[in-house]
Amino acid sequence: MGPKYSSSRENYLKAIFHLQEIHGTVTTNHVAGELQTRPASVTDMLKKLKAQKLLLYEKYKGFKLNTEGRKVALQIIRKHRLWEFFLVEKLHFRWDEVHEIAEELEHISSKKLIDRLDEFLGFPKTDPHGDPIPDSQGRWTLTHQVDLLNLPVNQVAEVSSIGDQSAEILELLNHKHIALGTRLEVKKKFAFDNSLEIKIKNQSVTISEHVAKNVFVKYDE
Amino acid sequence: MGPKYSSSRENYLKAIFHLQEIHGTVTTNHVAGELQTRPASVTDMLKKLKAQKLLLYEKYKGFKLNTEGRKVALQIIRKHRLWEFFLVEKLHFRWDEVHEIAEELEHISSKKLIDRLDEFLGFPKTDPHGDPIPDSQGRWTLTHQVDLLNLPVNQVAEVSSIGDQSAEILELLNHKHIALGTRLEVKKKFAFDNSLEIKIKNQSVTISEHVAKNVFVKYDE
DNA sequence: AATAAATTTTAGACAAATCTAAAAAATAAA
DNA sequence: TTTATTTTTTAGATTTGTCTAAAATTTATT
Repeated sequence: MGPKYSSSRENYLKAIFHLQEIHGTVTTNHVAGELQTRPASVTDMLKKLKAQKLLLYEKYKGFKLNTEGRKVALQIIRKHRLWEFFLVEKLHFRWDEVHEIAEELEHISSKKLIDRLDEFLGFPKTDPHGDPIPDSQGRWTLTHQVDLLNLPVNQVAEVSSIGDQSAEILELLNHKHIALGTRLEVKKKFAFDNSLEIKIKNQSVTISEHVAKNVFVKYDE
Repeated sequence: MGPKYSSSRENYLKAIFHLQEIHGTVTTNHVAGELQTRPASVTDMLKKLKAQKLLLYEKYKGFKLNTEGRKVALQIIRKHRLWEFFLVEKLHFRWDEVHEIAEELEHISSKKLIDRLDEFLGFPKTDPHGDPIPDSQGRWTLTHQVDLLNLPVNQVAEVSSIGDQSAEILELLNHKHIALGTRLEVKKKFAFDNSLEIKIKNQSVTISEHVAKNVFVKYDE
């Protein structure tokens, strides 16, 4: 087993990981904002994380996780997202109410527990918000989730959710054999009215801009 | 939502609850032994729990939980046992490896989570060790788990587990229509060879001491 | 009942994580 | 390029939970 880190340390690692994904390098104020704490507290923790060899940090110069820090952060993210999946799939929570609970569950330390949970859930690739779940080695498949208008031409993708849940759109999609999980591909985009020609099970179908905006798909890359 | 207590406070409440179930009143040394800590630390915590109105405590005089303290303790025990049940039933852990993990999980605060988990598990009455699980109001059915030799005469009970898992005993039990969940009642005990006459589905069956020792039953009271 | 032994509590210290207020450094503006 | 502003760090304090060593109290023993 690797060493254990306090919940607080884990929260810092996770926050720094997310911020460096977006901005490349991270600042004290960013972290303070993210964690609802004071810059001075962040500095205190940075020193501890550096002493533990999880962080590359020189004072006044910004900082980022090193390989080990990234590894630890990814395991916490894995736990967070697996628990979110569990809460939605098995305990029927809504996707918008699981974050807070997962913030607590992600600090449970047993690696065996999380690997068993992963198996129990069928090794899901993304959490209920569509974010990728790292595997037990910290790898993930980078999944893009976009609406049909933004799907690159000739990129095979899978329908992941429908924006508008009205009976009308569902009837239309049903008629065109588009459902959750359907694999499809955009073959042509018409600039005139933003309509699309898509290929589903070797058949060509035309979709209006209005419909395309409401069909979300995901694809790996 | 009731106020939240730290993991440490919750551990003290749980330990005191268990000790007062056994001994009626609780001492500083007992708690220190149970929690692997020092008597001085226990005294420190007793003052805090008293200040929070969870504990009846006069120094040098022993102590016990008040109504509120018992209520909180029972909710922690509920969480611990439900998580143990989950780990064994759903994640296929062995019953002897779940305690440590449940010690962490029991401190997750969401009441909604635990009530959903309870429902997901089918409102189990006992954990994998046979201990009763309090319901969301903190009530439990006091369930006794004993082997057949120790089941009081005329007490209806249900077969809960089999000690020896050999093919031989299973064949014998199968022949006599005794399986997990079977409801039965001891009608007579023979002192000569400790054999028993039991009633199953209105039929009389005789069981040797050797078999009776390996059949565990539970009953409410 | 007086003394010895065990238990419990107090006093004072420490580590982790946080805070406020002030100082130091970096960045932006004049 | 000085000066002003913002950001970051330090210094010192606070809270929670723990500890050791010594003092207070209770219980057991002679």
